[in-house]
Amino acid sequence: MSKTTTHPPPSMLDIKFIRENPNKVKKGCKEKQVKVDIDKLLEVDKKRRETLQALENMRAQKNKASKEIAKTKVEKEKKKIILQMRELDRNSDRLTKNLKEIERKFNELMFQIPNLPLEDVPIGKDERDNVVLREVGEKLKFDFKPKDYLEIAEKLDLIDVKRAAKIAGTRFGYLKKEAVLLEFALINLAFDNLLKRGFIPVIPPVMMKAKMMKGMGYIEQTDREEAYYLPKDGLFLAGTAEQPIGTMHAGEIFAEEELPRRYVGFSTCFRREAGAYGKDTKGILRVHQFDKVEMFSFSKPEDSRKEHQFFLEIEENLMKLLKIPYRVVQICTGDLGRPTASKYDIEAWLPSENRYRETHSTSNCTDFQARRLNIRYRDKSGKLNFVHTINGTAFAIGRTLIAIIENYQQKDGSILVPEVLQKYTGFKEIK
RNA sequence: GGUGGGGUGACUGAGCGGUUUAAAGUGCUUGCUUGGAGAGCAAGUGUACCUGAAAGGGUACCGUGAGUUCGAAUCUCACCCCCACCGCCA
Repeated sequence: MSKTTTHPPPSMLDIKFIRENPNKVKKGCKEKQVKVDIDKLLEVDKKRRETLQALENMRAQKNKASKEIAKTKVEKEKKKIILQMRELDRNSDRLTKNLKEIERKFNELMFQIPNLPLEDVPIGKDERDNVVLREVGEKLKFDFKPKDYLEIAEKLDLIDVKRAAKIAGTRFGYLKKEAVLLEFALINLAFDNLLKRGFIPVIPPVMMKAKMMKGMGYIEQTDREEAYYLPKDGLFLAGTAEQPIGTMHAGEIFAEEELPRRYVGFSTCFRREAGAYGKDTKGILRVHQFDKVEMFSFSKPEDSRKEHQFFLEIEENLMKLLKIPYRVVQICTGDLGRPTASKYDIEAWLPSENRYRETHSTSNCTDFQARRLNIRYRDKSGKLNFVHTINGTAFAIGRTLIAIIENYQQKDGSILVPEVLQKYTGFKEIK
């Protein structure tokens, strides 16, 4: 019986791959609008290997001599060898210092390399080049002018941003009354749906160490300003459950049979929205704090594309259950974040704005996060490989509430509850 | 906030300056045995990097970093992390 071992695809983030395919890597970086000096990296890599070689030869000599010294009984002989070793030492000290510096440079350059886009990702500069894959669901025809969610919600006392501003400042909100119950209903719907599919439920910590945050690829460059930081404790507030769930297995090794390992997590999310001054300042569309049900999966490299599609399918399914019209957008190369190799957004239809707004997002980060966090699995032949990580929104509560309120509003200012949520809320309309 | 204890391989755990190539046990793999299973017996069993067509060879790795030394898991210093107990607390 011959074992069929499927080999994982080569990682584009591996120095060996970069060495052998510099042009592919350069192309990927360019498409992603990230400037990295690959030639410099290869040059440093060459130097690094040469120095390493020289140093290792020297150390081999030293180790040999060390054994001689231990064995030699005659004092005189010992002294002689020790003296020779001292000489050798001076050279090795110098080499060690060189190597340290070279490796520092090497790591620095390696760290700058973003995850490269998968081959089917549309090439583009920024969000204007994202590709709409499909529009799903029928946009309701209102026989009145649809109001925006905030107007409706404030009238029904479901959302209070004015008092929130008094308490916490701008970009906060109180959810009240039926809105709260709707949140719980959404959480229940998401968990019921995902538990049936074998996801493991989890409520993670929302604070995390800098090291972990870095491992997820989230506190470099512009992203650094995005997270809340508690200097007294050296902790970051999570911007999404993706962070504390993805880091949960840092340094661990999965057995092949354990993959894919799928989690569904609920957490409050904290975002400084530092780069969004003046953008979406009204209401609760863009706030510093919101709740979210998030999916996360650790998969085998060869399965991550499939897993990513699976996540997208789930997200679409949830939107279909709520009967909210949406469209699926494939994010282009230039609009992908550093850790991301491929990403889709789902945008819900908002009648009052007469346009789609993002409610979901799902990303395949391939082995980018796994490498930084050292998350691996042992395959059937006993070899260790990095896993791939995939994340996706089940429900970002605030934005989903907005979509529900807008799409289910009635002429008299009341809101119908989506049928699928009624068994959780116990009421069918809000007025 | 206070006081202790500790970080060694997949895991438990010994070692505290030179046959450590990290003991022993557990687990795992293979073989023998068996009608089958178990037990028993035997052998094997880390990771990363460099080099090589391959077989192989080499180096590093005992929380992290620096230092002492011809030689460090073992000694010194700094840092990080974990645990237990006390106090406070939903």
